[in-house]
Amino acid sequence: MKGRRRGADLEEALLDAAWLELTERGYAGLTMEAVATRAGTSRPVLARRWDGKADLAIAAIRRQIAKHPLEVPDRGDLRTELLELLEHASNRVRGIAAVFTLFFSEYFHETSSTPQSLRTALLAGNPQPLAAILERGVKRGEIAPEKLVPPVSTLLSDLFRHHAIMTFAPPPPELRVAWVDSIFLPLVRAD
Amino acid sequence: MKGRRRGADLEEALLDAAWLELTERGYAGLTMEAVATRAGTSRPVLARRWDGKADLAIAAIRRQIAKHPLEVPDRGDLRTELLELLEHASNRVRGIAAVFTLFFSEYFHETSSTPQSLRTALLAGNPQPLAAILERGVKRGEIAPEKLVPPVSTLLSDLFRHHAIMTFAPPPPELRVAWVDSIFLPLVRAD
DNA sequence: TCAATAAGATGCAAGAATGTATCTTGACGA
DNA sequence: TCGTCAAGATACATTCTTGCATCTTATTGA
Repeated sequence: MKGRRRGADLEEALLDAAWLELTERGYAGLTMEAVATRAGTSRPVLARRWDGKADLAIAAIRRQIAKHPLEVPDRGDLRTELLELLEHASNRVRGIAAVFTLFFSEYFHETSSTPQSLRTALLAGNPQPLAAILERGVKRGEIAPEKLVPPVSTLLSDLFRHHAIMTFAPPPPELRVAWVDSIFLPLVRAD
Repeated sequence: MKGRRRGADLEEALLDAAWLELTERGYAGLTMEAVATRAGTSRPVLARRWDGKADLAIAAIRRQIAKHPLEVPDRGDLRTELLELLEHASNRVRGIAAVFTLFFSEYFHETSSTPQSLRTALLAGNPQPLAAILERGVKRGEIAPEKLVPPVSTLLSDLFRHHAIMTFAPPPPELRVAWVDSIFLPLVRAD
């Protein structure tokens, strides 16, 4: 027997269990009961820490973000880095879809916030991989800064997110290449 | 008194009530009880027609699509037509957001389909306004057909949908113009 | 070693929503 | 006009989840 877990140990185990439930069942199918069972404990333990489903789910998402930061080192080439970012992000699609099951739950009808604002809140304080890559691209002279206007600068992540939302599946490599070569780079390339 | 409704009359009233509930409460907050009350009737009347929440919600969405088709006539100019389409679509954002509350409900964990496939199924048989506009653009020589590859041809509707999903609000006119002038047209323009 | 604290088990009542059965009443068609 | 069928009202059992209270037990730190 591994004994009884306490404090941070237990909390992490609970959040991981919640994350798994969230990805497998979605927010609508998430129950305190199932999380407790999965973590090998019981509901009162959860109730002592979080206020309800929403609170628990948000905490679980926060932990995932902190646990698996998405970073792309300097590769010396904008295109390479963009494709690498998209490839890494593709492994997260199931998680992204799960997060949106929260975004589109009754939670928003109660708080009257938007997925956008919750996303911003969740990502606050975390590194912004795409922004870092674009910045390097500008420094290298690969990107014309004046072409990097708001709807363009978020274009790739928006397209990726949209694809994840609509298909629940990672974008195939050809599609990722098309986003970069046929859409994004032609729009920002310094020429 | 307006008397007792029957058949198609009643069915339409029920579907309209369901649509209103869906837009106001979201799919998670949709109850047969509330729909029945709103339509001035009782649950058994609903139960005789639809199998459950999902069935009812899909029928209600179908009716809305059929009731308010989105069409843009030939204006002789690609840019004008695109902006007109985006403007009209902007009035539908609340409805689109409501539809996604269904897309991200437990419904998909049960049917294991995707928002994409349900969207396709819902739109089947209905006019595709963007496709029609692009076709005219090609005919007029405003668009280079070889540039209209898959991720580009759906770019505008994807961006619009993504914005609707993330903000629950219509895109401001400047943003719509930026999508068209700074992103889409430069990518497809025949030059 | 021992007391304090929190983990973990269990039970119960409450609330929400659904499915279904039954019954009355109104509307339409032969 | 009258019979049929569906609309509409009502009630009941069921299911699912939660919140709360209680009790036991393991772990930690003084």
